[in-house]
Amino acid sequence: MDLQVQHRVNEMRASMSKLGVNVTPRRAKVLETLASTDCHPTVNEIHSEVRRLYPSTSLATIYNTIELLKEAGQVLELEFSGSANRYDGLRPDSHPHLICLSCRSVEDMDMCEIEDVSLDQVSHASGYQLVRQRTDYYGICPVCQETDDDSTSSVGHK
Amino acid sequence: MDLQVQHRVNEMRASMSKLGVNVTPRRAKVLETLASTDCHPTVNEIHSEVRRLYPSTSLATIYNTIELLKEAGQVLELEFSGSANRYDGLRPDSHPHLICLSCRSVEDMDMCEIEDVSLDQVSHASGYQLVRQRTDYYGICPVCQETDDDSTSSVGHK
DNA sequence: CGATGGTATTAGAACGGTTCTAATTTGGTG
DNA sequence: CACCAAATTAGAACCGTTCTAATACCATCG
Repeated sequence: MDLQVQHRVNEMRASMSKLGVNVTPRRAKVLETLASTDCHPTVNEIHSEVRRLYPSTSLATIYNTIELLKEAGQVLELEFSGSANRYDGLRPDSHPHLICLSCRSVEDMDMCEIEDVSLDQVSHASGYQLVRQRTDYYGICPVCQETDDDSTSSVGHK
Repeated sequence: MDLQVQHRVNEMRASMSKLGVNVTPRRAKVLETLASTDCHPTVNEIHSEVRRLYPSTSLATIYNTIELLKEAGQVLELEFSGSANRYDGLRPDSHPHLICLSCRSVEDMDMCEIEDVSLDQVSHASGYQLVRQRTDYYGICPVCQETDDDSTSSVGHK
């Protein structure tokens, strides 16, 4: 396992232990899966991955583990109403994403030249006690632009 | 009906007609409901409202009308994975919201002193062809802060 | 005035992701 | 080896949304 991944898994483990939660082998595999990808996997995708090692694992275990990770503040949940939620175990803090309307991919948006409005600013201006934010940008990713570059011409006509 | 509301309803009507869609009485009532509130109603809430006038109206009609409004670009859909989606018919363009984790209310965030990162900026920096964005701030609204002001003391202890 | 056809509407089934439940397994401890 | 608590499982339940097939509505035309 990659050292970076290993390190991140250890962080997650530590947080869970601090919560008094056992990190069983199945749970550990969930952590590892989350720490090994920046593709924001769904519960089903994590399930498939864990099953390669522990074929009898049920979906409930994945949901359960993710719930614990959320309590430990070690995973960011990206909810989607029309499709399955996605999870970011690499960066559990709020950060903006780019979402492709064509291939449904979800990507971190890390552009140093663009900085987000701070939570504190908005808290102060609105009177809310804010704990997190979510920003998504929806559009067509570079790959899909090449693939279906004719799609634009048909938009707007029935 | 309020003049503001009337005006907004007419805009919606016009957009739908342009799409070749009939604005039937039930549909009109959906538009009016959306134009009459800034509370971002759910489909169920709209349904209840329309039923006061047309008691036999089915849920499908509300979903159907909202679908048409979306096609016409006249309503903003705020998707929520854990609960019902909400709709903003007053301002169909992308704009940030404040969401209370306690009472689940959804409020427009209009603070002139805070300005959003522009879509163009992000499009350019990311290579995506962006069409909309969504920004939500999650926290406790001023009303709930007063109501359950003891909640903070219990957070973090099991 | 009655038939025709297209759109709107309805009730309820189907669907998909998530949560819940009850039973079973596991693993550590006395 | 018995016991207990936590972990896990399979599948049911849930809920918002979408789909489907049947029906109602309404303008138009013969």
